[in-house]
Amino acid sequence: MGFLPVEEQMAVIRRGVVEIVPEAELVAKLERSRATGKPLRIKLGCDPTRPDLHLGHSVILRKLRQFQDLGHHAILIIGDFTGMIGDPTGQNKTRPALTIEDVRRNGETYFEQAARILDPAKTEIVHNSAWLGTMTFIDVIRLASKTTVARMIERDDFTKRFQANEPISLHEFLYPLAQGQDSVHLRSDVELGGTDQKFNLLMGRALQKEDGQEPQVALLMPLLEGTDGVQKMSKSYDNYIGIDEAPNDMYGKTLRITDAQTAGWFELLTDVPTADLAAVRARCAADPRNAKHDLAWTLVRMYHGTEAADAARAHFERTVIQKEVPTDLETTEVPLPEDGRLVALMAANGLAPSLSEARRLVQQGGVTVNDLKITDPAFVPEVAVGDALVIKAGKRKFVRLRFVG
RNA sequence: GGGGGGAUACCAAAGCGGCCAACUGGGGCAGACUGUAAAUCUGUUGUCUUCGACUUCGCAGGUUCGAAUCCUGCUCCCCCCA
Repeated sequence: MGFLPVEEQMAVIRRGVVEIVPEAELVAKLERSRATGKPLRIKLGCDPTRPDLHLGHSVILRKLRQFQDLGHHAILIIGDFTGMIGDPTGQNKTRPALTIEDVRRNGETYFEQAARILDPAKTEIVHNSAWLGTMTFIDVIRLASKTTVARMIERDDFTKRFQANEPISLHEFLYPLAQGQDSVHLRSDVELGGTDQKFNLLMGRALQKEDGQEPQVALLMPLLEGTDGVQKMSKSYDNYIGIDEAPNDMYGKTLRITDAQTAGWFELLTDVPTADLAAVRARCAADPRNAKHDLAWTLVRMYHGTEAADAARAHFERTVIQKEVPTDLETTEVPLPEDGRLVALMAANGLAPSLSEARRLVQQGGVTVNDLKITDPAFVPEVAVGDALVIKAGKRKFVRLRFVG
């Protein structure tokens, strides 16, 4: 089980990477690993407070997978302990304190989803509560003595908050230390992280040196921009595409990204061969429309298969471009309602959160019933048992109701 | 320990006795347009039995014909000084 030549490994590793600190150390580690036949230990920590993975997470998980494919050893840390501290994100929202069970369960969900990207059989899963949870107060004080306040507030996020007179809780200083301690404990060779993690990863290096270990290399991946093209992909900005997302949604949401994002998404999110990336980039510039459709198709194919990808493309053509009711619409059987108003049917069948909202939709011309536009909010469709009704609300919400006795 | 400031709808932020379901911006939704679920423009954005009614402005009381706006207590948050 020989390793590829170092330069070939580096070509894979470099794809999409923002920074490798320091790159020379990584090359040296790879060379030694190849010479001794010993795989490198690649560490990735994850935050189990939000278990739903989206394409933003996939960037870094894919990178870990690439290391696996090169024959290295992947360690996925479920941050069940650090999750209870909460990484200072600058958002600084008080996070709900999760119970151990919550965190455990989230961790499992996380891994189930991550397994769609990683090679689960070759992934070592660890929980950092195993070693962080057993530290005593004196251990923590010793750990804290290894860095300084000045060093801490160098961290970009802390600097900003400090200057803006925003609160910084003392425990937030412990987060980078805890994460660094993970590296010490696992004796990691490489840690993967987003660019926002740079400080934390470097802290790992510092603590490893303190411990007399060879420090890990920090490999930083870009933060993927969300579908709004502005902010990083995040559930809280609602600009994300989930890994579990249904094919049609995944396809449609992908088309919503800006043209400028397309090429980057190919590089970071898809399995398009690295050698082809230059051609892909050229195509994204020359023919953004079709390039983006291909991107959407590719992503759906990766997560749902070729058939689903074809179907999603067809669905998009029909419903969005030609504004037709989808042919694969499922029929929901409902009893003949007492309140037969259109707005009531909409609210009862998930087309609108409330009657008022349904009314607004109707008044704004966003609703059709059996392809007929309805603008009267008091409209009552005449239906009898056995009749079917297709209600369309907005561009992409449809429902077909069949009335039963 | 002392002093000051604040809590308003999804978020931010006005309002400071009636004209407030509550300015404005962001976000969301809809319509037009478009290669697109982008951009742009327009409308809309508490609930309901919608030309009207009802419940909202940290929580609980009180003053008043009438309060998000005044008073009292409580809870939480932030800043400054020590």
